[in-house]
Amino acid sequence: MFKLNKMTDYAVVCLGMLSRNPGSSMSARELSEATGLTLYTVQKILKLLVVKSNLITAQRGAFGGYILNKKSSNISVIEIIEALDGPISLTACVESSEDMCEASNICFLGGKWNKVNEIIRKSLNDISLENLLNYEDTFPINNKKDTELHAIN
Amino acid sequence: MFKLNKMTDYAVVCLGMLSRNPGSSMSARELSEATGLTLYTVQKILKLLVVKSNLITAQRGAFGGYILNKKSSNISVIEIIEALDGPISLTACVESSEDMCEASNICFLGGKWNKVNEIIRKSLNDISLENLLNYEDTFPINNKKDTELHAIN
DNA sequence: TTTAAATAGTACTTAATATGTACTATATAA
DNA sequence: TTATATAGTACATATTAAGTACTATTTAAA
Repeated sequence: MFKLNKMTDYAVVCLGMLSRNPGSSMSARELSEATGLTLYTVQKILKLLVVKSNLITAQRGAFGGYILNKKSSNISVIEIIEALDGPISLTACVESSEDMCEASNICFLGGKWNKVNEIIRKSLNDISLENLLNYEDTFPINNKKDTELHAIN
Repeated sequence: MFKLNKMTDYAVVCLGMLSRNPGSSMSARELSEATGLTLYTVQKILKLLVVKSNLITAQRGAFGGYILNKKSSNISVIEIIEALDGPISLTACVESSEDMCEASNICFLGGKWNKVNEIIRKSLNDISLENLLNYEDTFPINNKKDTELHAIN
């Protein structure tokens, strides 16, 4: 399926919540209450984000919690996706994939999906968490010139 | 996972093979031999493509087979993907999705994935089967102006 | 009209993956 | 020392994808 896993979606919800109060931390329990996601789920996602990304910092112990390392405008959607899903690789034939394409000895496609992969990666790279959270924005808006903008939109 | 299913990949291989001899048909057995995919797999994919897309036409009975309806340059990758995967919907929150987002009553994301979805859809729409089959091509090349090209690449 | 060869349709089994849950270890502020 | 929090790991369950098999139908040619 051409789908993100739910964890990625939940991560965006959690990170979005964290971005509401820049500089202050929230515990997993607080995030769970604020988002409606179960505590287990929130814990799992935040643990993953700490290990797999540089997006949040954890503070252990009493009065601990998680804090966002960057402004939401500086966080690319691709960072979130790749933290929880690993590198985007549309098919087994893509370079970043760990699997070998089983048909590779006969398949004439070679690495042709690579380019498609890169195009999608770039599209996602240009979307920030802030973009995703703000309805009215036309995006991608971040660090992009107008010409680039309108060619994609 | 942010992955196409294998069927889509196999479909590109089969359609690519069909495109090699425009106007002439190939049976599932022939395609299986030519591609190295199992007969079962080829049969399944071609049946799906007949029902779910307008890309190929089937001829039943002895000397029957499948024939490509369009030139590969006029076939968009998105047609192939959506024939086998259904409409692209990154998350349950996307409009084209059939699932309801379970968290929708509390989740502040609303339909915000929609735009991301559309961006990816458009990227894929601009890539033709021919693009995918030809290494050297810069793509998307189909019916696109240069300015659009370079903004994406 | 019979036969061989092909697609159409459906169902099912197996494998892979994602999701949700639980438990123990470790850290820290009061 | 205690309460509260994250870290790490493991596992059970649910969902989905992939592969296989079988029967029905169609069609050209002998």
